[in-house]
Amino acid sequence: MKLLVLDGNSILNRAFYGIKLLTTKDGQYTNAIYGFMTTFLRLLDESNPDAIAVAFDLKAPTFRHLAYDGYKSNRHGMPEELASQLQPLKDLLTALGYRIVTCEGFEADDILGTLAHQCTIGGNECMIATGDRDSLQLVSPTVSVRIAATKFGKPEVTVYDEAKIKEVYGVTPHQLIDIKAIQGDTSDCIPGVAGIGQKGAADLISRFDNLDNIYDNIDTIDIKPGIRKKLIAGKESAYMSRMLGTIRTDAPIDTKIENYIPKERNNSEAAKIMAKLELFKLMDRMNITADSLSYESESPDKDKKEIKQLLFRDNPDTAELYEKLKQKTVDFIAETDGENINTLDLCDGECIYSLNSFSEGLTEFIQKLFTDGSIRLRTHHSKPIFAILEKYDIDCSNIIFDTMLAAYLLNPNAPDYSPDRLMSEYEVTAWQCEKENALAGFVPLADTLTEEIAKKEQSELLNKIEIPLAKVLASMENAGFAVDKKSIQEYGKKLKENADRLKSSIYQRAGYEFNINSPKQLAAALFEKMGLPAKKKTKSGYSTNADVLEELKPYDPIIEEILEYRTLTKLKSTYCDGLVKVIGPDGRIHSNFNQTETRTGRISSTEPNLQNIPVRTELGREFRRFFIAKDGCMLVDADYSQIELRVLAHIANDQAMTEAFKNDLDIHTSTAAKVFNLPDEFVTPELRSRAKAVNFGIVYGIGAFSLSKDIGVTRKEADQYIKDYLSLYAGIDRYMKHTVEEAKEKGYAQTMFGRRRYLPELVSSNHNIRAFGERVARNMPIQGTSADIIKIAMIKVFNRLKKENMKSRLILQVHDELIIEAPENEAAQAAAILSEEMQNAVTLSLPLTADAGIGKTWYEAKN
DNA sequence: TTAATCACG
DNA sequence: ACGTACGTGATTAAG
Repeated sequence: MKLLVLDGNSILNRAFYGIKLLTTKDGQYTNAIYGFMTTFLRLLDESNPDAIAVAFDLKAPTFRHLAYDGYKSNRHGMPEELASQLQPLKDLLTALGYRIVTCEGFEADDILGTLAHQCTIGGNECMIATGDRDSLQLVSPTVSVRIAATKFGKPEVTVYDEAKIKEVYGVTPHQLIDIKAIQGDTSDCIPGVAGIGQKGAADLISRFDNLDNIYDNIDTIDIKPGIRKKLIAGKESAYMSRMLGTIRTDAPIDTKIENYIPKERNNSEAAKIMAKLELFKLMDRMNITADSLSYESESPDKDKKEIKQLLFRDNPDTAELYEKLKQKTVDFIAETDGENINTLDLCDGECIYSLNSFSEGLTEFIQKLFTDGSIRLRTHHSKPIFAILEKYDIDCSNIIFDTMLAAYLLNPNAPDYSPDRLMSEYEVTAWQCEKENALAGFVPLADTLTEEIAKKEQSELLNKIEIPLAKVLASMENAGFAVDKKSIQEYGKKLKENADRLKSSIYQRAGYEFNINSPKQLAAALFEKMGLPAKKKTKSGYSTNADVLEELKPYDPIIEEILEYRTLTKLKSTYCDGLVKVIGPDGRIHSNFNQTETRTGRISSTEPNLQNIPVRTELGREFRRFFIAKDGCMLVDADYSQIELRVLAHIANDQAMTEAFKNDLDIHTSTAAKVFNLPDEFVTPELRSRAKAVNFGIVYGIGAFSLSKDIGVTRKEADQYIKDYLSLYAGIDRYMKHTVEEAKEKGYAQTMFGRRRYLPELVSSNHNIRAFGERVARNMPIQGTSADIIKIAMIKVFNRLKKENMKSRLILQVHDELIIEAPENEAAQAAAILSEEMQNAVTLSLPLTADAGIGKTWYEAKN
């Protein structure tokens, strides 16, 4: 007999994350069930079992998910969207005649192990199907493991027998346990041996066979002293880990294989459940009919997208190819190294053409391909292509679609935008091709995303903003920002000297030496040794952040020194050392501008981050003196004044605030005057600063508690400020309510230009998560619209400089600020263009202002 | 790898 | 009753 055992939780989990969220009309999520069933059908088809068991964990799913900090880091805990699919799936499986197995105190893994063990004893064959690799240790001559994944939107199954494991891991199934005992596994809370990871563990086991052999001969085997030390220290943990990592085979469950032979399926019950889940496609496939049930059927033509046959031509004649591609939509994937295009695969919808660096006439071909306006090019991640083409002096303007940017617009919450993941999210099936090639998958993906973008009315956003912006960002990355390396290093030296002085003084006051950079050791010194009052706690102890220390200042002069020490070391390590490390051979810093990172539509900057260069304190601001224009050039800098509040006034259609901006008033003073009912000239700096905090708070979605903390008044007072504010700015009050309602209704918040952010948080049953969603719903349209506007400005500035044949180059964006490096004789003109294009990027019900400054350094150029 | 801290808009 | 402002990235310590 052949028994198939499924790890229900694991496969369901894989399916959930492999397929985009689907819901029925009633809001029941179904994507994981759908994915599970397609995988299941695939397994039945492929393995043809006599008996079937579906194992599930018994422990209650946790709901610690979707938290603000958990969105990107997913894993662990079961999201509500998944948990709600568990019971319907079990009901469905039961109705279909399959047996669900659970066991108190044992995980699904152990059930797999137990049944596999019993099969072996009873002379039966066992096939295990699961999504994770832990079960591979169970493989034996009679037990095989099928790893199920969802790829290309379709289930994919890889069979592991002993030979396959040897091939992939180089060890026996049983040795996998010992590797894990050393390596550990954080997701399963298995500690392993501290300091030895995957590589080290695999190496040890492949050389010394097993854990016992290593420890029995620990003094004599040939290993590095460091590794030996770690092994000895972690011996107990290793053995405990082995125990934890060994799948049990003694779960008290029904082990009689015959009892798992499927019962006859209850057709009407299955039909009822599946119809309720709106899984009509599956019902078709399984020949389940729902005669007596009424439902609206899905449009049938949507299911069967045509799978085309593509031809393949390696290294075709480039001149002929160019002629063939004219007037066509051409998809391409280029492999680049940052300097050159090494391979270039193209597809015209009929045939894939593959070129490489040895193809004759490649340079001419590239030149023509990327400048021919009759050709519509589509690719994934166009920025690096634009960057290389610019280096070749090719002004490319016929890339009309980018799957990465499209997918980002469709959902900026996605964990990544790899073509593979996108194909699975959008359930795209690759076309057939004579030779395997990534384009076979890319082409239908691009078609699907084009449709989706059109459906969501984001074509304009993609065509007019994101794709042209990719070219601007590529150019900015190419240009880089010149810096004065020597001065940075000198400044670093001074910072170090001062920090060292402070360090000795801090040690003296504390009475002993410790690592001031360690929050833990610092807390010990301040709160335990010195007995200062601890205020706030973090997960792992007392907080020592700047807010806390600020309050402790009166107790001891050491506090001030610590704060200063922190400032100095931060400047030194992050900015002096950090920046010097990334200065290119050309003496310039080429930051990376990421266009698909933020959930609001902003761009981000990395390696290094040039968007957080100090400015708020004088000491830090000095740093901007090292960001310079190259010889013969000047820097031109302009930033929007209060763009977020202006955008808010516009989209909220708030009369009072619009009026204030139209009159070019100082918005914080004006707000203070209104809230405190004073004439403008009676507004003290203190009152202005409070009003400023309220203005900021409004943009962020505000709470009285946080506001009171921020400006140091009581909660009650803060609450009153907010009330007064909202009654003065009635439009904003309306907006705050309306925008949340709309987001709840639609499921997403959006900007003026149709950029979306989906907010599943809004329907969470957890109050805090919901409240977070509501704040985001209020903030995202403001921050996002501002981001859209400066993106438009960047494109306009870029094109204008080109049109006027100027040598000036856009080199940096810092959210509301743009910087141009301009030859001295162009500086004034560049400044005029910059501020003009920024101000006229869009037309709102009030003016946007952006004043430009000119200087030799960033410090001097910034107003 | 994660948590804490702090730099920016 | 509960927790407490939006969006990022880099560095350091420590598990």
